[in-house]
Amino acid sequence: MEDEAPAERPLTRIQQKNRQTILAAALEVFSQHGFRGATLDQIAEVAGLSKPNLLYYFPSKEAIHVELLSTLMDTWLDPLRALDPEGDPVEEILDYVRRKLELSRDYPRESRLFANEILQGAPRVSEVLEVELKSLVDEKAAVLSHWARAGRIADLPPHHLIFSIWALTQHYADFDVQVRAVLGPGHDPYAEADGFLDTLFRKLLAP
Amino acid sequence: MEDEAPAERPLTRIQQKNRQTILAAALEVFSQHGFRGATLDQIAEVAGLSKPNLLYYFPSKEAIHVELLSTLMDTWLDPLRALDPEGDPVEEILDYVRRKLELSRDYPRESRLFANEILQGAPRVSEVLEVELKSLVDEKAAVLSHWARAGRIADLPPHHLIFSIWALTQHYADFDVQVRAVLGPGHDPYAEADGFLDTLFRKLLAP
DNA sequence: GTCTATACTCTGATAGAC
DNA sequence: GTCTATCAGAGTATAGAC
Repeated sequence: MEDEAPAERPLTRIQQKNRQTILAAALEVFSQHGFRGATLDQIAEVAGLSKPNLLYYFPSKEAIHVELLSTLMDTWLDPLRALDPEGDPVEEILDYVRRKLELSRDYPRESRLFANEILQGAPRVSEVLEVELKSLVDEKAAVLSHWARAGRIADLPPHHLIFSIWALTQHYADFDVQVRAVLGPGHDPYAEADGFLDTLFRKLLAP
Repeated sequence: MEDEAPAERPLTRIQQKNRQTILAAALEVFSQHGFRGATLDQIAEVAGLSKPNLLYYFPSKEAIHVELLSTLMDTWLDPLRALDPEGDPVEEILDYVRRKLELSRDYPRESRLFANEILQGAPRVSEVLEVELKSLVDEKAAVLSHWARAGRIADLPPHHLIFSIWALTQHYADFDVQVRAVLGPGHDPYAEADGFLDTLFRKLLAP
């Protein structure tokens, strides 16, 4: 009775490769259409596999989505975890902004996958938001408050300061088509954003 | 041959009311699930009408979505249109921020509908973005540049300044569940955001 | 491990009674 | 104007040959 779950056999190389192929294709499709809007047909076509073959590697459409989301959440929170209470306040925050912007630039589909999930009311990650994310943010907000009380950064509501970092960086990934449509050709949105956000947060954080 | 399109009969009161009921229900559903994720069944249930009855008032699912989007786009751009080149620079921009935040607070579903459309690559509004929105933003960006050259606001890339207003205000509507999950109970996100964004943009715009 | 064939459900849209 | 019934196609998932 102790070994109810079957022992997890290590995956062969070809299995690992196919799983990765499927996840990459699913990320592409889910991030554009959301969970319900995406179809296994689309994912199969992007992956270059047959539909039943997808379901040989994953038990269901939802399982693929859950797998994507859970690996995503970790990557997503890493930059905030790295915010060092012992570091220089302004530089620590600016580093965080930079890392977040790099995530938007290098993993825009992950950003949109997450945005889709939140827009839909976070049916699959509300637990993570309310527990893991909340406690992490509360912890780092306390650090920000401490820095503010010490007069090392401006006195701002720490949670909203963090929201502003999320909003400003993720905007460039989630609203990419709008940003590019408005800027017109010949622009590098992320390069420009990098300088702009550096200026913005330096001015904002100055005590 | 000149009157190919049938003369548009004015709608009866009951027709207008039902159309509005359907659009309200569709807004609810589309804004949460996106176009492909939404179903006529869901919309019909929310509207309290039968599915064929929906299609008596609108020729197709897409027609409902297009109707919602086009009325939305006008409302959405109004606050930026109202930015007055003759007014006081900082107060004009802060008024714009306030009006945008009020839109997020009072019309969060419209904000999410738009966000969904952009996330999906703006298949139905890319024309509007590239023409109407771009020319409006270019026009107002010129105003911001003029103010900056006159030393009345800080010298910042005007397009990205406008992006930052969009990102910071829409975040509270589009990521509402995340904001509330992180803040926990007993908070009024929009009231707090109002004060925070006022502070943020006053510091940012100071020359 | 991968494919073809298929079961079964859901979805958008139409026909036709009332 | 509104409903029941229904169609055709798409959707997820499974069975079973190879």
